[in-house]
Amino acid sequence: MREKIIISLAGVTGLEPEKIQLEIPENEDFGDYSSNAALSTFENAKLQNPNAKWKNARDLAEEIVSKLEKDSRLKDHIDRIEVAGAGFINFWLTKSDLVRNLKDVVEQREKYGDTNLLKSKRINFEFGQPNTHKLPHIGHLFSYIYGSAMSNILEAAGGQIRRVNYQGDIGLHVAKCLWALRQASTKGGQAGLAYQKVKEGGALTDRVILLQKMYQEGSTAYDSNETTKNEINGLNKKIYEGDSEIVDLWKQTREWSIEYYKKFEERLGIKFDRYYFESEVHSHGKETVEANVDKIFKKSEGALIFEGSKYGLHDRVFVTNYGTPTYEAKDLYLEVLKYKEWPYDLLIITTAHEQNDYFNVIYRALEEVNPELRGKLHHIGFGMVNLKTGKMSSRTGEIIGAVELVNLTIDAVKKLIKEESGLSVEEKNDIAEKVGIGAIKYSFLKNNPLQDTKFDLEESIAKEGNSGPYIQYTYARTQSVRKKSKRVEEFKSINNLTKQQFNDEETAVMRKLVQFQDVIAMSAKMYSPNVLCNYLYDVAKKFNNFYDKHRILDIKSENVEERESISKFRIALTEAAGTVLKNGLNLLGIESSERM
RNA sequence: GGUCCCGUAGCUCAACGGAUAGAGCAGAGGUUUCCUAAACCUCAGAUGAAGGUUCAAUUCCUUCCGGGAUCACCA
Repeated sequence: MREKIIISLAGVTGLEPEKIQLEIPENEDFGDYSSNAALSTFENAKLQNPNAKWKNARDLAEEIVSKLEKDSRLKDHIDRIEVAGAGFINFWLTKSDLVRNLKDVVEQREKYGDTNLLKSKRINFEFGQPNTHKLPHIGHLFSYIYGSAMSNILEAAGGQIRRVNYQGDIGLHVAKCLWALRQASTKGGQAGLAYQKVKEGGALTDRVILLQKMYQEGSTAYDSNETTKNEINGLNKKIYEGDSEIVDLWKQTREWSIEYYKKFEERLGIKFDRYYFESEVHSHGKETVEANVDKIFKKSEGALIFEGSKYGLHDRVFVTNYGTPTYEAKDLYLEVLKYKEWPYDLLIITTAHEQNDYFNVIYRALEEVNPELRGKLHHIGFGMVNLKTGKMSSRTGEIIGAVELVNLTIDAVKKLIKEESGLSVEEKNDIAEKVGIGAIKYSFLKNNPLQDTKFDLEESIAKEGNSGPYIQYTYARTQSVRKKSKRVEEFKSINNLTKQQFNDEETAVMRKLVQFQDVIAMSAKMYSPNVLCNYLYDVAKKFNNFYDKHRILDIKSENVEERESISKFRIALTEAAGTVLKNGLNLLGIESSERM
């Protein structure tokens, strides 16, 4: 429909269709679609038609409208067109179009909302990026949640997406951890005993927590004196070289971390097409840098650097004077490897915004080395998530980790489930898991991803109004109606409903549902799932308002025929609203539950 | 200090350069013989400051004030 209006407007105004702005007004009193074409072209039009009878943008808008009203292509779809405000042109869809859309929703089911905006553009999307030998923190959780939701949205908008994770399984942080672990195991002591214990067959969680502790000890030791620093740097080099002295311990501990992360991802419902590791790209990365010394890279104080300062950026070290490649050198090959395996039109890497400048430099260096990647590299630096009440973790003594946050939230949700709900323990746990994880995902996604956000643990995210649980709850309501209605299959035969008068609440829901495709497109364009969140919240709110005021089943009316037809329509409306909510939640990576 | 980002109601956040700046939480009040009250409805409350560009500025530009990120061998 959007396209039809744009084409028609383009025809009337003589503008390029691409230049026509057609938006969904925030205020629903301004129609289903609104265009500022008259306002934006007024100055220009005045110059070209000095003798025109209109004197202001409003007059011009009136003239445009009178022409649009003659366009037969719009007749079936547009109920009325009005000029408002300074000269906006507002369009209202016909009732029959709204009902037709309802039918589309019910028929297309999980496909409803998909568009071909991106025209099969191949997008490689990297997110997650947890490091081995450490525990995931909230930033990783955000990356997982944002990255997977964003890839889903880009996919729904027609893109071909390759979801990619990249893990730091080699580097100084690993050396720090293994150095401390080896110290502990040779010198005995508590950590040594703990190591022996988990090595033999400890729980996965205990193993990775031990690694986290060892990493922290190693870090402290590294900063405390020069001798230790040199020792750890030496160990780091040995790990890179695959020295037999350390390689077994590295492999074993690495596996622990990787297994742990796989389980965590599974729990979050997040899947990847390919896992990359720093250990598989570092040597090629280093070679690439060395092969381009004096051309693109430069020797400086024993290190190999890229002079970003030549391009208004800053200089960065790619290979250290120890001869070990840095993250920079690894990235230099990683993005090429990704391209070799799956040529992409667009590469997206999302990380916390503290790495914005880093990526400016690295992309520049990449483009210098690989001209074929020019214009294809995109970085999304998301905001930092801060806990409102900087709560400490009980297990590691650090700021609370990703896994603990998930567990705490799920526990909070369990307390919300009513005793009298008649659910079994398994059902309760299942619902708490879905709702708890959904609550975190939604609270991360509902804000602009580029801005820092505060996550309030104490006030509990699960209870908030504009929240994942609210949307899930609304969906559960629709499914409850569906189960109680014996006429689910009749949804598909809603042909002769156009004669009915719709009340305000029904109309509001229908008008909202029509916008789903546009919202997905907007969300994709802006790389911002919050557009979709706000929309779903709106749909849920409109539906709840309708649900509260009107009965869907068992309508009280003397007239049997009328009763049937109203009920039939409302069941369809409920079904359509449920479908849109479910599809939307799916895109956000949130599971919907039929009961809560 | 250089570069980049942010400043909207008591708190947490919306607003593709557009119309009367929207929500949620917290606060005050109301709604259940009826499909899930984790719901619905009502009230009160805000653009850091000053200029400029524009038919139109929370949004773009300049300056100031306040906060954050980053700036060589970590990732």
